[in-house]
Amino acid sequence: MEAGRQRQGRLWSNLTEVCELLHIPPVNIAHSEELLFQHVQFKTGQRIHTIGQPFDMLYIVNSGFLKTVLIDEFGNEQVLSFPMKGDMMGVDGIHTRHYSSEAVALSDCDLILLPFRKLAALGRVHIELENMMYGVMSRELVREQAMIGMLGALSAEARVARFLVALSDRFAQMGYSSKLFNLRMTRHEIGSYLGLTLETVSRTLSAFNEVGLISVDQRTIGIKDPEALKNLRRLPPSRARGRQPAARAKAAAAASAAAPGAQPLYAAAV
Amino acid sequence: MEAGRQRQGRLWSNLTEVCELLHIPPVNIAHSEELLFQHVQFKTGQRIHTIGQPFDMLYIVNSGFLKTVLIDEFGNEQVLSFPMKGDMMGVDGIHTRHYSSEAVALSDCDLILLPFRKLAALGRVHIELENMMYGVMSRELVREQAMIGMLGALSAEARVARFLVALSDRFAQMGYSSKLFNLRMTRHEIGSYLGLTLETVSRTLSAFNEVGLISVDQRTIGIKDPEALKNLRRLPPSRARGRQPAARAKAAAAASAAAPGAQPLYAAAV
DNA sequence: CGGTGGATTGACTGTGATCAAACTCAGTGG
DNA sequence: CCACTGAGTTTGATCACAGTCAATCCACCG
Repeated sequence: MEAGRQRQGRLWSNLTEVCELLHIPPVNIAHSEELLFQHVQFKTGQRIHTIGQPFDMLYIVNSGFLKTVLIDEFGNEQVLSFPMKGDMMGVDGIHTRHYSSEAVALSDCDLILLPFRKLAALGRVHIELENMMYGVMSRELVREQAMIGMLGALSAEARVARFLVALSDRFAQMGYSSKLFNLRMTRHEIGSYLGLTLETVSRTLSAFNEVGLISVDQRTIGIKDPEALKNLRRLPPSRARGRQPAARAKAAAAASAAAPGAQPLYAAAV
Repeated sequence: MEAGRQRQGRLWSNLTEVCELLHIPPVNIAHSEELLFQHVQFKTGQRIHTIGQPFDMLYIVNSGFLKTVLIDEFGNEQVLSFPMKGDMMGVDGIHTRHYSSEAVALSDCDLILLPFRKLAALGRVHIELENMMYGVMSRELVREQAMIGMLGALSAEARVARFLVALSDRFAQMGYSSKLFNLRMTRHEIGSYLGLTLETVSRTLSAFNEVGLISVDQRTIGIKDPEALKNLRRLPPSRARGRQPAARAKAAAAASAAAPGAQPLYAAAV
C-alpha cells in the first residue's frame, strides 16, 4: 500500500495520491502536505452507506471490492456496479442530498473519505481539481450509458463475455493477472448486474468452459481466449457443440470478430 | 415563449431564465442582464451533435423533443433518452472532451447553448451555479441508474407502462395534458429505449388498450388508469382476457398496486 | 392517385426464466 | 474427527415471454 501515512493512528492521503488513484493529472497545490484525506476500513459485508441516508461524503476505493445496489419497491436488489480500486462512490447522492443507492463491501476494504463540500470548495481554487470532479462524474455517466446499451441490445452470452473481459481489464490495470482471478461476487450478484438469473450465468460460464474460452472452478476464472470473448455475440447451439471438437465452436465465435460487416454464422441480428 | 429576448436577430436568455428552466433556485448575479446565453433552432431530423465530435457546449432544451442515441460497433442505434423542455444534453462529452452520444431533433426545437468552460468559470464565483452543475449531472446519473434497474428487472409490459407514466408526468409538469398526448417517437425508437422490439411495444400498447388502461390511435395516447399503469407488473394471459369483461382484467392489474406485500395473482416474482 | 414509412396483427420459434434436485465447500459444534 | 448445516453452485426438465418473419393496414405527402 504505497498511498497513505500514519497520523493519530489512522491512514491519510494527500491530494496527489488521490489524483493518481483516479488516473487524473496531479494537482499541485501549495501546502498540499497539510491537505489530507482520511481513510476508513470496512470489513466484508459491512455497509458503507444506505439508501436515503443524508449525503455528505464521496468515497474513493483504495483497495478491496464492493457492490452498489438499488432496492426496488418490492425489496429486490438490483446491482448497479462493482467498484474497485480507483472508483468513486456516492456521486448519486449529490442531487437530492441523500444517497440513492447502497454500497456494500464484498471484501475487506480501504476507502478514502472525500467531504463533498470541502472538495467542491477546493475545486473553485484549483481548476484541475474541478476538472477532475466533472470528469469523474461524466465518466460514470458514460459507463452507465454503455451499461444501458448492453442491457438493451446484447444476448445473455454476450453480456457474460463482456463482463469477464471488463473484469480482466480492470485486474490488469490494477497490476494483477488478467488471465486468472477470483470473482468476489456470487452468481446471483452477477446475474442481477447483467439482468440475468443466476442459473443463466452459471450455465453460460459452463458453456464457455466447455468450448475452451475460459476455465471455471467455483469463483476461480481463467481467461483462455480474450479476443473471442471480446467479440462474442452468440455461441453455436449446444446440440451442434456436443458432437464437434471444441476448436470448431471456438473458431466460430472468433469469426464474428474477424468479419463484422458480413453476417457471420450464428451471430445475432441485433 | 416567456424566456428569451431579441438581439442581433437572435434569441438570448439570461441566467435567471436558465435556472428556472432547470428547476434550480435562481442565481442572482450583479449585471446578470449582460450575461446572456444564445438560443439555436433545429428542425425535425437535424443532428445537434454526433459521436466523436469535439465537445465544448452543453445544451438545454427550451422547447421541442429530441432523442439521444448510442451507435454500437455494428451500426445499431440504441436510444438513451428523449430529452424535452428543461433537460440538459451533452454532459457525456466532458470526460473525453468528445461527445459519446448523438442527439437528434424529433420535432422543431429551440435549444440554449451553454459554453462549458464559461459555465464552469461562472460556477467558481457563484456557488449556486456550481451546485446546479453538480446537481444536474448527479440527477442524470440517478435517472440512468433507474433505467438500468428497469432494464434489468422488469417485464416488457411493466417497462411500457412506466414509460407511459413517465411521459405523462413530464407533460403534466410542462403544463400540457397528462391524459392525452402525442408520442413524438416511433415504435422502433420506443423499443430501442426500452430494450424491446417495435412489435412488442405495439402489441403491449394494444393489450393495454383492450384492457382499458389506455386508448391508442397511432401516435395519440390517452391515459385512462394512471394508478394501475404505475403499479403494473404483468397482465393476465390473453386467453383469459378474451372471454372476460375488460373490467376484470383491469381490476387485476390494479390489485397488484393495492397489496404490494402479498404476492398478487399473475405478479412477476422478480 | 400511388408511394413510402410506420403501425398492427398473426404464426411460429428460441432464449432465458422457472422449478427442482443434487452437489461443493466452509464453518460449527458434538 | 466427522456429521451437520447452510449458502452458493451446477445441472436438468419444462415453459412462457418476447423475438423473428411475414402479411396487411394506415396515414401522410408528393
